[in-house]
Amino acid sequence: MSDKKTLFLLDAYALIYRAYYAFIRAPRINSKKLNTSAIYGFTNSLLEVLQKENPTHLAVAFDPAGPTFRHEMYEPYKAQREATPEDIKLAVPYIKQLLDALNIPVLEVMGYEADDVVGTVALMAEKAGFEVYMMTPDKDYAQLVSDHVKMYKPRSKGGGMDILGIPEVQEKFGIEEPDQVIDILALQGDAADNIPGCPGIGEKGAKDIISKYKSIKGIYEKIDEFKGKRKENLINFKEQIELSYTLATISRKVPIEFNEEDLKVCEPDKDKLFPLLEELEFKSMMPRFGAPAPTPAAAPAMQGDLFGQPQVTETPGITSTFKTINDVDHTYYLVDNEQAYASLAAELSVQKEYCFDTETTGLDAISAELVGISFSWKEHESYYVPIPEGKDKAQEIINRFKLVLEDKKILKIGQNLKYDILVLKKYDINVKGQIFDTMVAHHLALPGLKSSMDFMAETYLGYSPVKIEELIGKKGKNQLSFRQVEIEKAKEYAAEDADITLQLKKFLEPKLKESGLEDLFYQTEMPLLLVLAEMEATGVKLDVDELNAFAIKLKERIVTLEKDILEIAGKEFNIASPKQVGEILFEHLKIDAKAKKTKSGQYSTNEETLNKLKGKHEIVDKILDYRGLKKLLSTYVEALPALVNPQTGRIHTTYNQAMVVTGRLSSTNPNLQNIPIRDEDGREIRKAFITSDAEHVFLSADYSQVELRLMAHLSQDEHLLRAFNNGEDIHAATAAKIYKVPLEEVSADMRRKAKTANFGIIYGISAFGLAERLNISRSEAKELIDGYFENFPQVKEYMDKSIEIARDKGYVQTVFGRKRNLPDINSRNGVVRGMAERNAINAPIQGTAADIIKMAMVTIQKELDEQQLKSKMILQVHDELNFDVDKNELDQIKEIVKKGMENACELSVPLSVDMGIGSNWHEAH
DNA sequence: TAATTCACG
DNA sequence: ACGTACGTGAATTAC
Repeated sequence: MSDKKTLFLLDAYALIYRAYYAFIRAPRINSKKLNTSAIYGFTNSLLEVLQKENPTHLAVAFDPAGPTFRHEMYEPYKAQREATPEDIKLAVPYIKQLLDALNIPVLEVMGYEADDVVGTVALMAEKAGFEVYMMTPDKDYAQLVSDHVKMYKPRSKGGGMDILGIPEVQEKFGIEEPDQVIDILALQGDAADNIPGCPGIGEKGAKDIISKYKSIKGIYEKIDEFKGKRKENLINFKEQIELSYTLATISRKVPIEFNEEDLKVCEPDKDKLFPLLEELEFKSMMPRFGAPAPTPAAAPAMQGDLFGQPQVTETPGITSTFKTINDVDHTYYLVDNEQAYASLAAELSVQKEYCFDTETTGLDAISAELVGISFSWKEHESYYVPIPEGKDKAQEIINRFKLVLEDKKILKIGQNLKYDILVLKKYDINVKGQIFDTMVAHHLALPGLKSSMDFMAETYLGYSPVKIEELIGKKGKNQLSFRQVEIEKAKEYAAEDADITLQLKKFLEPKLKESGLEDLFYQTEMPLLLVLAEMEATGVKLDVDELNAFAIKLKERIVTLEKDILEIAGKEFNIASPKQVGEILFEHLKIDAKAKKTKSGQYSTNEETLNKLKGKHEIVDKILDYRGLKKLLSTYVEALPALVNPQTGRIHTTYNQAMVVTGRLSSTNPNLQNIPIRDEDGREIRKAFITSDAEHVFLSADYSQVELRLMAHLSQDEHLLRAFNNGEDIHAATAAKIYKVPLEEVSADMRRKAKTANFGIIYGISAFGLAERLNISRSEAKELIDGYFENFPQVKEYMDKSIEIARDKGYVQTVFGRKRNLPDINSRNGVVRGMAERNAINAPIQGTAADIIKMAMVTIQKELDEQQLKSKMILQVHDELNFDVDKNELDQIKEIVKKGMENACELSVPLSVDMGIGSNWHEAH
């Protein structure tokens, strides 16, 4: 390549969008509140190319503002595309300035898109003897590929680039000539560009057809070989397909001059460049142009950010300038003989703390088998102990480490330790002593960011660990078990994980301290982790027979409804498809002229919309019923029995402690926090959640109105405080205030409206939202809200204060210090800002409630353990705890639970807990 | 894979 | 003019 002329042509907007969205979860914002995600990401990719590919020539093509020749021939072209985000619009001038400073030419031709310009220039360059690379993630460019013109395409996920020459394009699209890509696009269409294509033909269909018939022309020569709907569509939409062909064709006749000299890569203009990088606060980028490094001691990602939260320095798929295992001196030992076991165990036993990580055969801790375990207590030094297959042999080896794992004096560090603890539990190892989970620590200290180890390693350590996919392959086809991984590779991977996790602990520990989160972490979250492990291991028993019987009843009703609906409609259609339901309702039956549409232009057919249509047509009720029953059947009645663990006969959910931004837990596999209760049919499912045997009862305990009580506490609103302290019916009391009537005269409707308003208050009320929910006019809703604030003025003050705090600090906090970052609080976009403002109101409330129940759980479990009770805590549903109670212990447990929950903390209002018992969850409620 | 819908607190 | 109450997870359809 060195003696050849190589030209790189970059599709600016495609790369800018990509960069912008790559950072969307943790945008880069400089101290002037400019979102620099797009600028940073784009510049990084550009530098990467310059460095790695060392091109002799390079240019960047931009789409000009205003219409192009495609709009002239087809008005809807790109019409429904969402407006360019404001942040990108602001970024573009900076990018152009940067390019100017780098002496890189910008290509922009009125009336033509960037791809046309690239196509034209590529063709001319090829003739002039260049090797041309078109850098873009847009697959449409594949049509331009030729002998010396290739695509340089960032991979969709993960790092790296794909270079697509003729053979790759032939393979990827199943065609012989690159220009057949246009034929494929003409059939397939492109939703993003509003290119219609042919109805009923998607990516797969288009590829199949073109690989067989070669071109659009070829199709119509043999049109009789097609059958049915497809033939019909091909004929009916012939014109549309031909138009699509024209739209999808990249023009190579753009009026532009090709001047080789102008495109030559040359030295940047440092006088322009450095001040610009300074302004953008891209300090880490300056050394790449020969400027002195900023502060080498600082973690690479921690500079110049609005809220002291880290940002991603590098973006998956755009660059990969992280250090890896090959760049760092390390010593990873394989521990696989008696002497080595003994000396490792001995060394561990004298440590104050160490990090460990288990490797297993799967992701489900309850059924996975141990394959290995790694330990580290010193940076870059780590030990891997393979565990042999077979229960007895495995037990024999892991037993050598039982003592150190159960040693109360040693702090155990790990990433997602709940998993490791659950796995070890099956080998009769009960991890004891203080623990430090890096995932949970990160979620507390730097909330709102991904807490995966890979993300943290890259962000805080500038280091990219070996990916598990590299060892066992991507999930799906032929994924290996970790046991099948070659031992040397397994060692490198596992030992590295323990090593990295230890380093992350050292990074996170001071962060917790600085944020004043140590108490919450050590006194609540870490003990809770052990409680959750216990709950998950215990599981909950499911009455599968009960569910199967229910399934039969549901299916009968569904079949009947289905028959009725199709008959009423007088046409076959899939009732489960919102799209088809919309078409039947609004086009076929025309039951409402002004149908609502969703973002993507479909008819909206959600419950809210349908409910409003109820009186208009008998089919609506039936569709709603059908939907409800189908949902019940597929999401719960049929799904739950499949998740019963064959070894334990129980359901073991996984609680995620580092997922929810407000501090709540979430539950997956299955989600046991959304089991139906509101409707009669759905409630039936709770009957299948039963006690372990007839000697146990189901105890359910839930906080009454915690969030409203917290609003009372946080706002110190005198009326709210008084109502709770007097044990009043809070919704009725609210109604009495708002409607200015005595408590006795509050009607059911007034109470209902007040109740909805109370919920609204917690969520950061809006007149629109309240109006929607109460089905009243917006002005009426506004009066209601005004009335509320008039009567509870301190609530209004609290709400304003919360927003003020968020604006000031960039985050809000719970009573116990848990933070939520709100980077959008100063957004110029009112919708986005409004959302952040409501978050500012809601997060302290929801988050404090989460903190409280977590503290209660820790206390209750401690009591259960200390008194050696047999009853078990089995479920948490945000404000509710459920127990499988030994009948002999019932009184004791009730006392422990009630006290544990009500005395979890001291507030200006009492916490109140309702309890119920029964033989299943339904009865206990 | 995204969009839609709907289950819970 | 636009798009709206807070926080989740799962199943499904259709691209």
